[in-house]
Amino acid sequence: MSASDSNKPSRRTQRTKIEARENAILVAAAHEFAAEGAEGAKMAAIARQAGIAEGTLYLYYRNKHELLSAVVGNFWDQLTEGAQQAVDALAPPFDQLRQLAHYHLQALIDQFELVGLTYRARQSSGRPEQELNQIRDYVRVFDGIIARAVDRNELMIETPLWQLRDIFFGTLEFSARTLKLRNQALDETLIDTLMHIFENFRPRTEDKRPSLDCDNQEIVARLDAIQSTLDKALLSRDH
Amino acid sequence: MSASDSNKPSRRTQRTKIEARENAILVAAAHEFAAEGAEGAKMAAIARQAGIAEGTLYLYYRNKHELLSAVVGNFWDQLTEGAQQAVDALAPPFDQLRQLAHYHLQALIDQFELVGLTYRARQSSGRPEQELNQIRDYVRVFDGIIARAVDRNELMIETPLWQLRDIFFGTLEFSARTLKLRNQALDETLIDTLMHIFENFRPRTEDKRPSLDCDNQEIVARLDAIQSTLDKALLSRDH
DNA sequence: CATTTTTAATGAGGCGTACTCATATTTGCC
DNA sequence: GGCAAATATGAGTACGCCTCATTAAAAATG
Repeated sequence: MSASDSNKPSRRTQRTKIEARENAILVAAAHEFAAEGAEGAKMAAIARQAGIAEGTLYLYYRNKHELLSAVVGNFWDQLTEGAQQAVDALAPPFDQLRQLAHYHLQALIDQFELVGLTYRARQSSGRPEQELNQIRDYVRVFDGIIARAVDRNELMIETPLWQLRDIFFGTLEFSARTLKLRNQALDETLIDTLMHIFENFRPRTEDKRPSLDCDNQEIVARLDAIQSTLDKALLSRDH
Repeated sequence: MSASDSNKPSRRTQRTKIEARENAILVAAAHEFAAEGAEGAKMAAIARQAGIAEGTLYLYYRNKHELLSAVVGNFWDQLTEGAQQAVDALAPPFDQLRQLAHYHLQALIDQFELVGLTYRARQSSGRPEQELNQIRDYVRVFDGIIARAVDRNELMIETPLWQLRDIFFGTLEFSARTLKLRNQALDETLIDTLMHIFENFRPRTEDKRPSLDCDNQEIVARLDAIQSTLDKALLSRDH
């Protein structure tokens, strides 16, 4: 409101205006791409939705493919942010892993179209197979959890990290496709199954068989009792 | 060579000629698509490679997308055939599973481009999400192995089939991408890890898992009975 | 074998869309 | 206000998918 502020709408105002414009393009493009697919999306339609001329698009992005990459990159950036919030920093690693799995699966289901676009954004173009950095960052959330689990000796380090990644993300992405195809919502049993898998990468603390110990302990107790009874019987008979 | 045969090159000869033509198109298209990608591939180039005019393509396939679908479908058909040969019909289910995993991973690595094209072939077009039947057939090889394992009580049926599928194929496909990205060859330790996962879906033969709780209770009851019998025997002997 | 009918093949042109560029508009600065 | 630099515009271009009138080949017929 001060004179110096309103006097010169120069730098700051212009900058934000341009950023707003760029964001409008990104939003419009995301809508169009998600609705029409990578090939069905038309640059003219995106320009119209963003309220600019078609030629203006090319001042912000060199071509359609680069625009798609920006949309997809932006999507993964937001995913990363959401994931960091969804994971309780104080919880033990395996709880975090479950939280991440849940968040990831839900996100895949909710925004399935954008995930599909990711594959389009990745390939061809200039150089072959330039990975999207934003995906790297996202995977780092997973890596961090695993690293913490290893630090705490809650995970065997025999299995390479990349295998754990591919099990985790591969299973979740394929499952999301399955669920989407059947119009089903997030399935908790899938998360359970996945966590069950990762549980088995844990070192056995005392080489125990999980969960049923209570019942087995009962049996062992009875057998011990029988053993001692027999011992007694044998002893008394010898005398 | 007989008169009736050479006399009329009509039906049979014509049919094979047409099939040969169709196959030439498919081969040319597969090359072009694999080399240039779904969008980079040009119908004109495919026609030239197949030795026909561009317009002739459209007598065999309605449009570019349908041609791509044919190429991809053909690819999965061949995969199915190879898988059936790679799996020893007489081996126990878990060995078969390992064989299939090995074959699948190798195929993904070898023909990575065609796998990527599968995603393009699947979507958009006329109806949304029309699955490729050839993929269904391929997955059936896996399903068959699992069914046999369940029959033999070598696999718990608690985990739904679709989850097992997504673990298997999701992990392998993501891993193939990773290996390809790093220019690495097939990694046996990955197969080991994957099989290790599936081993854990086996019921423990000795010292077993849930579902036997009722049995355990029965056993405890029997043991209790024995205990009391012994007690009685001991008592009566003491007198 | 000649002729008609049917079927298959061709490639020039239509059409739609990503992208360019000469021109117009806005902004920054004195 | 006026000048220069940056930014926006949309008509035009290039290019690729696809159609269709025309041509060639094959089959059927006598």
